[in-house]
Parts: sequence; C-alpha cells; structure tokens
Amino acid sequence: MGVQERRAREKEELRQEIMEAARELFVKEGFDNVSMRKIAEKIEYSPSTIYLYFQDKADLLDCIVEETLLGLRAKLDSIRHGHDSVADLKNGLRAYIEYWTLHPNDFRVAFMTDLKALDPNRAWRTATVGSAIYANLRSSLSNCASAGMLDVPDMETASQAIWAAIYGLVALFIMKPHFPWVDQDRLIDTVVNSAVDSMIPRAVPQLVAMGS
Amino acid sequence: MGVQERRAREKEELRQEIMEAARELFVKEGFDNVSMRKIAEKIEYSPSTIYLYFQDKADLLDCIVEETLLGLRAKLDSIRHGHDSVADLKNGLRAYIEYWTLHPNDFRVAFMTDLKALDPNRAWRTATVGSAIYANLRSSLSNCASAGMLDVPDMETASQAIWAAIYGLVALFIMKPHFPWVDQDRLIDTVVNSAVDSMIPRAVPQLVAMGS
DNA sequence: ACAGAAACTTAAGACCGTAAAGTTTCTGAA
DNA sequence: TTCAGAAACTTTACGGTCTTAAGTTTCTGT
Repeated sequence: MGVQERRAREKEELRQEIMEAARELFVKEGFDNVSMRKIAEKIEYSPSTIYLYFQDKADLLDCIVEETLLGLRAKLDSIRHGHDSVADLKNGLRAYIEYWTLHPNDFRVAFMTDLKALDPNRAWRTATVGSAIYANLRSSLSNCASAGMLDVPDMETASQAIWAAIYGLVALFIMKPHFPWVDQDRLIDTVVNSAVDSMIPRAVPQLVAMGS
Repeated sequence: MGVQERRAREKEELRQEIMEAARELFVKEGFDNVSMRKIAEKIEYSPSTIYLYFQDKADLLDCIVEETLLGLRAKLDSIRHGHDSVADLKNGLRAYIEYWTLHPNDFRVAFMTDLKALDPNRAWRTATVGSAIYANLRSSLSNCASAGMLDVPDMETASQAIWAAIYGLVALFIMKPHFPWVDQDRLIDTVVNSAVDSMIPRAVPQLVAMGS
C-alpha cells in the first residue's frame, strides 16, 4: 500500500511549500503586512487551503519560528568545544548574535510579533525549542564554572543576565537600524566580554603579594 | 478675540482625548488589535474625526510613544546626582528598567510595533526624544570617566553596550513573561553591575605587591 | 463501477484603514 | 440680525483583512 505513503508525502510537501512561501513573505514584509491571500497567491492555491494545514495565521507563524529556532540550535550545536570553556561560551554568544544579525527579519518574526506569541498555549512549538537554546547557554556556562574559570555564584541568574545582554544587542540592531552604531564587531565583543568577564575571578591581592 | 483661543484650546483638548483613549486601548490590546473605529467609539466621535487630528494610525502611535518617552526622560532627569558618579549611572540604569517594567505594554507599543516605527521620516518625534534619553546615558557615563572612576576606552562603544544590556533585560521580561525568571531585583542588579563594573579599573598587581 | 473519503474552492460574514463628499455648527462682518 | 464662509464633524464607500461553511472536484479501494 504505497499509496497512502505517497499521499502523506504529497501532503507534507504542500505543507512545506506553504511554510516556505509564508516565511519568505513574512521576512520581507513583516507578519502583519502579509495576508493569507498573498501567501495563497504565491503558492497558487486558494486561501482556504492553508487552513487545511494550519489552524490559523498565528499557528503558521509558530511553525515558521520553530524552524528558525531549530536553525539556530543547529548552528550552536555545531560549535566545536575546545579546552578553553570560556572561549567556547563566548563563541556561542557570538554565534547567537551573528545568526540573528544575518536574519534580522526572522528575529522580528520570531521575537517581536504581537501578543499571540505571548500565549504559551498557542506558541508551544517555539517555546520548546527556545528552552533548548537557553539550556545550551546554561550548560556552556556551567562548564566554565566547573572548570574553575568563572566564578558563578548563581547559575540561573548569570545565564539570564548574559541572555539579556546579547538579546538586547540583537534587538536593538534590528529595532534601530538607523542609529549611529559603532563598528559592529567591536560592539559585539564589548557586550560579550562585559557579560562574561565580570565573572572572571579577580586575583586576590594577598596572594599576589606573597607570590612576588 | 478670545474666541480663537478657546477654539484652539478645545481642539487641543479633543486631541488629548483621542491620545488618551488610543493609549489605553493600545496598551491593553496591542497596536494591531486596536482599530481606528474602536478608538472613535471610545471617544464617541466618528472614525474620520481622528484623521483631522492625526495623519494616520502610525502618526497617532508616534505621538503616543513620544509622550511615553517624555515620561521616562522626566524620571531620569529627576534623579539626584551625588558625589559618586558610578552610583548615579547605576541609578539611572535601574530607573530605566523600572520605568518600563512598570509600563510593559507601553514598551511594547514604543519599541516593538512593526515596521512603521523603523521609518525615521514617520517616527521623527520618538526618534528625537529617544536621542535625548540616550544622551543622558552617555553623559552619565562620561561623568564617571572624567572622575576617573571608570576606565572607558571608547565612550560611544561603552554607552551602546550598556544600553544593549538593559534594553535586552526589559525586552525579555516583556516578551517572555512566562519564563522562570529568578528574583527580578537580583537579576537587574546583576545586569547593571556586569555592564558597568567591567570598566572599573583593576588594581595593578605590581602596585599591590609593592604596596603591601 | 462506484461509494465514500480527501483535497480543494467558492462565497460570504464581520471586520479593517482611510479618502471623498456631504452635513452641521460656529464666527464675524455687513 | 442676517448670512457667507470657514471650521468641525459625519456619511458613505472602496478595497482590503481573517476565517468559516458549504459546495465541488479528485482520488482511493472495494
């Protein structure tokens, strides 16, 4: 009975086609400026067809954002971990920032699209992948702490503080593209270093004195 | 000729009434979920009347956001400056965060409302006040540098990095209200300290050794 | 061959922003 | 006091939105 499988495959293909078209439009025009009609027109189906594959426009968005977050997770997972756990952590943070600055409109779609995204009942997909990405950061930080390279009094607080800093940088780049930013790499390094280096243990004066 | 003045006053009053109604609705429901019709209904005028006072919906938003930013500027300006310029800086940062956490939906309206806000031709009002607020941060940081209390190699880079960190914290609180945040004050302090303290000049080991 | 399921479309309801044309209200000079 | 004209406001309409219910076509397996 290969028929049912082919049918399922075809169905999945159309589903993917809808998502591709929608992603392209959302990213180019912004969620609120893209109508279901436009998506339908692009794939040459009637608008109603989309509703056979997605509950509604918000659901379609959730699925697209999930894909985007999976891309980020893949990028983060592909980072080689070396002997310097602090360098690994910083590489991860830079990768996060780089991913979103390369796909600014995906970030807009993912993180700044209206109230529907606030309802965890509706956006459970993105919430799930988002958690995994956050967990990645926390474990990376945890490695630094157990290697004794960072002084982390509270893992959760530190993770959240770092997240805030890099998230803010990305969000600002995207929200204020016309702002006179200094050199981007320099700014990224400054933010990453200031977020992480504040936890580098300071030399204890007495020990330095005795050691000299 | 008091008539013309009364007329002007009445006109200004209706303008204010529109803005109040719109702000209330925008903050409660989100910009995209509030129609001009709903605003009109709330103030008991026809929808078209609003267009006699504001160019369009985006212009109305710009005016409202400007007001919000003026409130923040006033709060920042009211901070007493003491002898400790670093403490002053940190107080300003905390005030910024506090202002927006007290008015989360105003932040949404101000900073995460779609593409129109990106066009500086249309959102010149908010751009203007926003610049003033950023200038406040930079001058506060400048004070620390000239007092020798912070080591600021590049004023602009440092200001932008700090802004990113605190902006990110606020944006995350608002975008992810269901995330299991640690104690809010603790997190705020961590972010503020990590952003600022990384510029505190480190004791030079040799000097410590020799001085002991 | 054909009943029934699956896939898709048509048509419609209830909204939206906003522009043009129309109406009412007010003002100030004759 | 009248009344032309300006100002303030409303009515109406256009072209768009999301979504659903009902209808049609296409495919499947007996």
